[in-house]
Amino acid sequence: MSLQHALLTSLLEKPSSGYELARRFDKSIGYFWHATHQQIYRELARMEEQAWVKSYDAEGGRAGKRQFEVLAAGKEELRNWASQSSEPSELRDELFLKLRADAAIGSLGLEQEIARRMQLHQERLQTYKDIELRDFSKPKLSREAKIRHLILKAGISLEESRIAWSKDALTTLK
Amino acid sequence: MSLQHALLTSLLEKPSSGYELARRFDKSIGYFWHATHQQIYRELARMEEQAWVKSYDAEGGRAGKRQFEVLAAGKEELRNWASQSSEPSELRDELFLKLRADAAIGSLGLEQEIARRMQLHQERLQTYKDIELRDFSKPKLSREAKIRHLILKAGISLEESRIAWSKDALTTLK
DNA sequence: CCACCCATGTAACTAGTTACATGATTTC
DNA sequence: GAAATCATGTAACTAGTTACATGGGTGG
Repeated sequence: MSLQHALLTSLLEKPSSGYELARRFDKSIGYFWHATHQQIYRELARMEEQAWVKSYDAEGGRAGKRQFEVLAAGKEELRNWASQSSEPSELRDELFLKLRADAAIGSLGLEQEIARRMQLHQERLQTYKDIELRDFSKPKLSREAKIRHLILKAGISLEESRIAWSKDALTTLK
Repeated sequence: MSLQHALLTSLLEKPSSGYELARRFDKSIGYFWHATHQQIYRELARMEEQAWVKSYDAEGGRAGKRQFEVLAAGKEELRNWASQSSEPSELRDELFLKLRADAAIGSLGLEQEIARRMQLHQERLQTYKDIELRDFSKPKLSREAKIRHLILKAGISLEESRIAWSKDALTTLK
């Protein structure tokens, strides 16, 4: 159950409330592992049952706000999980299914959709490059920063390859 | 529900039994949209209820073997679904979560895992390139072949970019 | 005082995975 | 006659999505 481990990591970086985690997931980790607030609250509750995390009323915040932090068992679990191997994910993109459908039943005008996506990928690429410039352009980076940069670069090359593919696809389909 | 539409496409290409679909999903569509036989049988049953497909006892095959084919309503549904836009998928790779965990709690020896994956990606790339050479190296391809080639090329460039990324990651982590 | 954001949750559903089960036919 | 493959399914579970619900605090 990877979301739990994503949350553990995020909580180690900074103890937070469920709401804050949900907000932070919109950026950083959320770029490659999206989760809704409902899911996050559920997993936090489960992890508290398993004693991987503990929570207490946040003093500075509003009424009802709960702050979570990772317990030793949670850290151990994270270490354990992270050192096991796992399979790379598939592409699993509906667009490919739609292309196959197009091939099977005749032209469906997918060019529009591909063009729309190409633009979207260009925007994302720009966002990632802005982050890169802002956070990782210094000559000496800490180990942590280098690793984050690595993840960002995976995103950048994915977007670049999608843009190139889109161009190819538009040429082929026109 | 994309699996249903993947099955409709596959059945349009060739009417088949659930078993045959499951086998075919191991190749072709399965490269980017994996499904188990349990899921396939369930979705076929649902589509029959909705009258998107019909089935009958296969004459040539063994006892109990059911052949499925797409009805007009199913084809209409597929056309409709395929012409709607959809969002590109995330990366959602556990490895990135593990890298973040490594950054948060200290070195976990992920180099091994990255090296293992790099080899895996190289093997996949080779498989894809073999298919490309076998099926798409003729100068004149049909529209259908061109589209299939396009999908394959997406796989090729994904694997290439993963291999390049792995090299970078190994250099950074060492 | 109204809109917006902070903050937490429940409920119902859909999609995907894992484990188990059964029997027929072909091949060695 | 045993093993492998063909062929279909049920059941239980896990993960993720969508819809609904509630109330407090802040800024205009």
